[in-house]
Amino acid sequence: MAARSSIRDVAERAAVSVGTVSNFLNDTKPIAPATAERIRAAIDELGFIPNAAVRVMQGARSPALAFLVPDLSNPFLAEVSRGIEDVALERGHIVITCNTDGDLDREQRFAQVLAEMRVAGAITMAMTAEGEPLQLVKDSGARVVLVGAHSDEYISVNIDNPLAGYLAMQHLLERGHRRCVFFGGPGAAPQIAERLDGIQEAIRVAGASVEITRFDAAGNDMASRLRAAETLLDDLDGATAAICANDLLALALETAALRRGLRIPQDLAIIGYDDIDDSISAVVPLTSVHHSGRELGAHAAALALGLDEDLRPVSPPRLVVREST
Amino acid sequence: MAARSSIRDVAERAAVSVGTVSNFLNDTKPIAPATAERIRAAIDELGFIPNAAVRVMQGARSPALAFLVPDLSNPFLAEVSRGIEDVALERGHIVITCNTDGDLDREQRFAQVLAEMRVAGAITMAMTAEGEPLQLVKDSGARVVLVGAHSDEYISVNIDNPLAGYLAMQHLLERGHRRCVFFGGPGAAPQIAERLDGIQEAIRVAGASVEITRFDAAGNDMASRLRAAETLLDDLDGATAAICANDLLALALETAALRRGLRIPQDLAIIGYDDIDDSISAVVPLTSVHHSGRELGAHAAALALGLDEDLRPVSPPRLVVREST
DNA sequence: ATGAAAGCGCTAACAG
DNA sequence: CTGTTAGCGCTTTCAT
Repeated sequence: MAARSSIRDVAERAAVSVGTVSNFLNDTKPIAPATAERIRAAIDELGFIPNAAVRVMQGARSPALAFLVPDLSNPFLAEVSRGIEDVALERGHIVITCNTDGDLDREQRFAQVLAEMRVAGAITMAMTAEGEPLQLVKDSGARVVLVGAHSDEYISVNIDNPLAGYLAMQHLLERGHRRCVFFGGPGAAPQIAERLDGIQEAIRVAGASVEITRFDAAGNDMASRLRAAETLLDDLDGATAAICANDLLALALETAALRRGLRIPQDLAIIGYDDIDDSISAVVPLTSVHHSGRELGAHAAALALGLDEDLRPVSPPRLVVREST
Repeated sequence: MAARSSIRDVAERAAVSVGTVSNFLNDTKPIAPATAERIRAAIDELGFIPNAAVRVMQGARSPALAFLVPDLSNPFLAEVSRGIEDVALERGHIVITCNTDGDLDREQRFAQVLAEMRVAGAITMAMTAEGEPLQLVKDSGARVVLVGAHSDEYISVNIDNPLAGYLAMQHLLERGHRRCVFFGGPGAAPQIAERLDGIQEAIRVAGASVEITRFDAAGNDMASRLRAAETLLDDLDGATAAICANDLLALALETAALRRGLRIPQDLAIIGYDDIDDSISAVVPLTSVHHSGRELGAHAAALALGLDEDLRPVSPPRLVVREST
C-alpha cells in the first residue's frame, strides 16, 4: 500500500509511453480508444493515484484554498466557510481552515506552511490582516482576499456595515426607542465602527436624539458573554433596547434578561446581527440583521480563485423582524 | 511576485551549491556560520520560499491532515476540529476540513483530491466511513482514523457511548423518572445505538421498569429540530424526561417546551449530550453528558500523524448536572 | 496518435 | 564543511 505506483508503471503495463499516459490523464491530446482502454485498465489494476504535488512543483498552485479566521466556532463564520467550500469543491479545490485565535504567532505559523504549500488563495477575516503573515502568503503567489475589511493591497469583499447599522437603528427608532445600548465583543473593531456610523446616520435622518452606551464582552466564549450581559443589565440606566454586534451576544443577552424575569421586547428589545440558525430557537425568536455568510464566502472564494467575471455584488443586509423587538 | 525564486537562485546569490542551501534549510548538516549568514541573506533578498510540494513529490506526505465531517456547524464537531488543529499545528501541519453533508458523492470528490494531494492523514466522523471514498485516501498512503466508530480496517478513537447513556439514565432514574423519550437526529446511528444500550443497562441495574419512546429530528438545522420538538411535546404521553442525542436537540426541545409554558425540569426534565458552550446559555442551563471534543480531536490527530506512543486514553464521559433536570 | 527527452525544485548519497 | 549529481513523478515540447 505504501509503495505507490507511478505514471511510469502505468505506462509500462499499458505498453505506452509516459507522455501518452499523461495526455490521457489530463485529456490534453486525443488518445486512440484502444490505447485509452489499456491505460484505464493499467491504472485500475495498479491502483494508480496521480501525485498532485508534481504539478505544484512545476509551478502550478496547490488545489487548496486557505481560510484564516479568528475562531470558527462562531456559527456565522462557519457559514462563510461553507460558502467558500461550495465553490472550491466545484472547482476541485479543498479548503484549509486556520483558526488563528487572533494570535499573531499562530497566524505566522499558518502563513508559513500555507506559503510553502503554494495554496492557490487565502481568504481572511483576521483583523491582523495588514500584518506580515498575510504578506508572506501573498508573496508565495497566492491570491489573498480580505473579508469585511477594506484594503488597497488586497482584494476585498465587504458587507455594507453602515447600512446594517442603519437598518437596526431605524427599526428601533420606529418602535420608539430613544435610549439604547450597543453590545459588542472582542475583535471586528473596524466593522463595528462602520455599523456605529450607520446607527448615527439613522438617528440623524430621523432627527431624533438617542443616546447609545456601549458594553463589550471580554472573551469569545459563552461565559464571558453571559457575564457581560449581566453587567449590561445592571447598568441599563433606562435603556429600552440593545443592538448587539452578533447573534451570539444577542442570545446571551436575551437569556440573561429572561432569567431576571424581564419581558422581551416589552422591558428590553434586542436586535442581533448575522441571523444565524440559532436565532430562531431563542425562547423569544431574535430580530436580526441578516446577511448571507454562505454568499459572502462563495464570493470570496470566487475572487480567491480568480473567477472575477460574472460576479454580482453580495446582496445587501436586510432586517429580519422576529419577536425580540 | 509571481516569479518565485528557487533554491538555485539562492545558491548562486550566496555563492554556494544547492546542496548546501538544502542542508541549511533542513538543518541536516552543519553549516559554517559565515556561509549560513550569506545564505540567510540571499534568501531574504530574494524572498525565497521553499516549495513544499517537492518533498511530497519525492514520496513524503503533504503537511496536511484532512477532517471529514458531515457538518461542522455542529459546535461539538467544531471543537473536535480545534483539537485536531492544535496538535497538527504543533507539528507543522494544517487541517483541511471537508463538510460532506453526509453526501456520498461529495465525499468521493473530496477523497479524490485528498488522495492526489497525498495528505498525511484523514480523520473522519462520516458514517459512510466504510465505503469506497475513504479507501481511496487510505490507498494513497494516508493514515485514516475513525472517530466514534469501530472498525477492523481503520484505526479508531472512541467515546464510551454505553457509559454516556448509562450516566444519563442513571441520573434520570435517581430523579424518579420512569417514562422517558429519546430525542435523536439524523446520522450517528451506531453511536446512538450504543448509548441506548447503556440506557437499558442502567435501567436493568436499577431494577426499574422504564419505557423509552423515540423521536427523531429530520434535518440538521434548527427549524427541523424545533419542528421535531413540537411533535415530541405533542405526543409526550406522560413522559417526564427527555434524553437528547446532542445539546442542539436538547436546546431546541427546551425552547419549544418553554414557549408552551412548561416548567423545566418540573414538567419536563431535559438532558443533553456533548456539553457544548451554548448549554450554559440556555434559559434553564442544560444538564449534559460532557466529553471533550477537543481532547477527542487531539487524540485522533495524534493517531493520524503516527504519534501512537504516550497516548493516554480519552477521558471518559461525565455527567454535568445543571438546572434542566 | 504516440514516443523521447528535457526539465520543474529539491533531497540525499557520495566525493572531496 | 561544501560541491556534484542522480533522481523523485509528471508535463511539455519536439519529433516521428
